[in-house]
Amino acid sequence: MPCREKEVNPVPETFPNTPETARPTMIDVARRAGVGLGTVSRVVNGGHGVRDETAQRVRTAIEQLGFQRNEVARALRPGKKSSSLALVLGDLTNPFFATIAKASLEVAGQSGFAVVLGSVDEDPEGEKRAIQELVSRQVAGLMIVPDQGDHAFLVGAGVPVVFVDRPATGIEADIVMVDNEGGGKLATDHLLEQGHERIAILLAPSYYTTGRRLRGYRRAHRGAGLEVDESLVVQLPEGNAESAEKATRELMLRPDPPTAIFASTNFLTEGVLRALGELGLEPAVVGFDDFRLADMLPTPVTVVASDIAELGRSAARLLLDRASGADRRPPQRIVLPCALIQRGSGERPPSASKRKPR
Amino acid sequence: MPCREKEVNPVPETFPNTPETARPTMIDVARRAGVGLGTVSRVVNGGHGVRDETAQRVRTAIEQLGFQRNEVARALRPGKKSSSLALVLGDLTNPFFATIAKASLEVAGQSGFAVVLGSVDEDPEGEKRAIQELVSRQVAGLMIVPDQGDHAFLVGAGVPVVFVDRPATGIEADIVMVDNEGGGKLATDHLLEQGHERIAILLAPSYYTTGRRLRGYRRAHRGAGLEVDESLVVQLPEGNAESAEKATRELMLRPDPPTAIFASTNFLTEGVLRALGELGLEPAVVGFDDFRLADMLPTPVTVVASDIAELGRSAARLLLDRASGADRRPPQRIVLPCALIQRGSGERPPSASKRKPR
DNA sequence: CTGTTAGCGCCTTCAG
DNA sequence: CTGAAGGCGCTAACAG
Repeated sequence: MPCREKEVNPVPETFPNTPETARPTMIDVARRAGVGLGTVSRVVNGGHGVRDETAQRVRTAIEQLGFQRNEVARALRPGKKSSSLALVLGDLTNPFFATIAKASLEVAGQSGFAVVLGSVDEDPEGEKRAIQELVSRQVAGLMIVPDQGDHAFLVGAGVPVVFVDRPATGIEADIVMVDNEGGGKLATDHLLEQGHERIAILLAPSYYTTGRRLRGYRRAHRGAGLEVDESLVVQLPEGNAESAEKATRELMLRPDPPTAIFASTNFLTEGVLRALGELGLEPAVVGFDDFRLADMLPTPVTVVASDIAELGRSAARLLLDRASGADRRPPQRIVLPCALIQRGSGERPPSASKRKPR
Repeated sequence: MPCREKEVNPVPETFPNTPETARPTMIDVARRAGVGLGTVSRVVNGGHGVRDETAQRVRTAIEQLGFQRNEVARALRPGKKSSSLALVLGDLTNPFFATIAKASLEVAGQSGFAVVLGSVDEDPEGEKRAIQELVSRQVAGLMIVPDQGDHAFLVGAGVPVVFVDRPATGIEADIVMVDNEGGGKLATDHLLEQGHERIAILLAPSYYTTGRRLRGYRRAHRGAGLEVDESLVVQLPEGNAESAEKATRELMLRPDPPTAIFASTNFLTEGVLRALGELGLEPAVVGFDDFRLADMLPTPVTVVASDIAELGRSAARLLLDRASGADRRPPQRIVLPCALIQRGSGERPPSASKRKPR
């Protein structure tokens, strides 16, 4: 075999897309460096207790071979966990979830953890399947934005779990969420302060979060000594913008329309605004959760917002501590505060809900 | 040891968050079913060549123990790959990327593949690190939305790679992208047809994609027999909305402002609109890539759009075929078409770019 | 300090 | 049809 002079960066002759290239193992490195397997392992993991000269030889061999530790084999070793977390959520297309994903990804990455994603757009059954899939991959922990449905099957899964944004039934675990009730109250109080007395609230179906927001809504009314007109509490059949749009249209065309609307979700807010735009009506509107471009709409949208990224960060941090065994406290409950962001739509007086002046 | 009568669903007594629960292995199942290890394996994988009665016993044992195949150990078996793909992208918070992630997740999931996410908000060096992290996790394939920087280090990684949205240098691999040049031409042609002759184009720094869009812009001008005023070709220092906002302000306050603006990226479009809103000016605007709420802004935004989800789906499909060895063709290049979505902002005549009538 | 060995959980031969 | 044995890549425990 002819020998090239420079082999600093040995490029394999195989085509990259035909992955027949076997990655070098520690044994290859050991052979090349003329040392034992254990020595290589020691060098790779910190290199304590290895003579400098030997370590150097090993490092050179590693370099030359382009060796990389096989994390999979590593995760198989007795007792130890893998270095990946799982994140299970509904719809990455929803900026709310995407923000959580990004934030948790960052935190996990800083600790050398990868994040495996589970998509669950479907039934709660699909969520269970996805979670078990992930568990079978030996992830070190689970972050779950739970759908409704029982999560008791996670008990005894042998993996720490942190629920995000809403709690789950059937299992006691850490939970990181926002102060939904407080936020609901904040939004409603704000509208009440503007003099509104007929405030509609739009709710996505059976979400835990919207339920709490409704509680805040009711509490605000009680605090103001006002009775809630139950016909203004609108339970939507679906949690999307279309559903909210339709409901808003019906709501505003009633003989006794509300003078303000509290949309309990970012997508719902969108639907509400779309309907109002078409109708040419301008009741006050407050949304729950901030969203991109909220400040650029014809009437900038007032919202109750919280630090969603912090939701993801906290979840990841908590989970990492659980996984490492550093945190053995009983299940924690982290609640992030909400703040009102006034932009205009929520500051309209009751009198503005008439037909829009053209 | 006392024996309980019903042990159908044995709930471990350990606290869920202290994962000392050892998951049962195939050996446990074998013992419990009173069969050999091989038999269990056969049952778990299809169950061919096992007597019905035996298989039933095994299945019962699996049920009772809550056994789940260990995917990690499985990935370690000789020759075989893991059942996860990696997705490396910049910012999940950008709906564009989130859409890709979601779509590829769905396709991968349908084939029983998980997706490991790599976050790369940082330098190209960070991207390399992230990718190697993922490779060390033995993923069966990589989907990468590459940042600039050489990707030659992937040659010989022994893993099939599909680039998404833009190609990378240093390695020949599959690539799935949109017709950037065609889209750029489409947008520009449209503006030219409205009679615009001074069309500015805003470009994010050194992205491959925006470069191609610029080519389309130039080609459109050439086709119309017009010379491009190079002072209207604005290379932004950063690819965010703020940068575009600032540039737009400067652009429109020049003595010879453009009558139309082509924003070559969704975030840039946002910045442009924000600046125009503040200035109270209304030149024509066309954006590249559709975005949520584009139709609800004061002037609904005309965009050149493509099927982003399909981008993600195609990438995942292609990668799965490569990983399984089903696809051994030379590197493919899938290009998705763009379409113009007229909403108003792109149909303003040149004369409209005067000061906004209040 | 360094080399050797035993397994982690699974799948794939190879006997029986 | 079924049980037993070998090995994937790595680490931890144990010699030398």
